Amino acid sequence: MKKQSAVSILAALAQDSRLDAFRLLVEAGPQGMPAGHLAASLELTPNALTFHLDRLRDAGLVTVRREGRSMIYAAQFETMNKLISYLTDQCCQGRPELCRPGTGKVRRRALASS
Amino acid sequence: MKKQSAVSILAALAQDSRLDAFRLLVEAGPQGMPAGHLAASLELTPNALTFHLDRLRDAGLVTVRREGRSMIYAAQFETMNKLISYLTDQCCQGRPELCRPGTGKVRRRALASS
DNA sequence: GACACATTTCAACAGCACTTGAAATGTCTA
DNA sequence: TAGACATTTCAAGTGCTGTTGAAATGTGTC
Repeated sequence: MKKQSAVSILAALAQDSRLDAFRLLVEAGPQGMPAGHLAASLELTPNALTFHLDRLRDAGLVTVRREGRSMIYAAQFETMNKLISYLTDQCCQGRPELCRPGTGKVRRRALASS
Repeated sequence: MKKQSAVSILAALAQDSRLDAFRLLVEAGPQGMPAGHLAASLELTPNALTFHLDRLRDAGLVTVRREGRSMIYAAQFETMNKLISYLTDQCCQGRPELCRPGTGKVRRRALASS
């Protein structure tokens, strides 16, 4: 993953409503969720929701498909995975002993906090 | 980790210079790196660098200590670990089969460069 | 076709983010 | 103490971000 992509994805997630929206879409799974349902859950006006979903889509975090009158949004898990891998590499780069996330078991012994 | 913390950390990382700065600090390890060296590497004016480091510090991603005339910044690995854990939980919530970097285990590719 | 429904597009606005330059602060050395 | 060095603080300007309201687009139903 290119640095610029990572920045875009981070920026897309760095907002309350969007992080919530993504979480809801993760819960919804691959089948996704209509925009209307998202708007209701997030208490956003439809145009505001569209605004945020556009950012998530530009970052590659969600996909859309039409189903009747509804637009169905779904999380793009792959993108999140790539971001996590990128961040993990960033954090561990050359020093795996300092940074061991992802499994839930984090080794902290070697950390020297000032 | 609270959602609001995650948003703050994501926002702190969602910027070119800051992502670069953090990566350099990760490379530098726990001993850290003087601001001046960072400014030179990133080709930032000192005040611009301070601006960005303040944001990283507010997010808990770096710590500072004085050493003579220099301010030594160091990455706070713990914070990055927590963020990664949070994102992993988000992404896999209730559906571990959907969110797994690589196919089986964690895939470790060559380190990405900017 | 006419109408309701679901969502997007457009326009305007307040506020925050990033950049730049100048001045101030804190520390070391002579 | 004077002066240089390292960094921070302050102030001003530009552009982007998120919000809101109104209008437009696309789709199903009668």
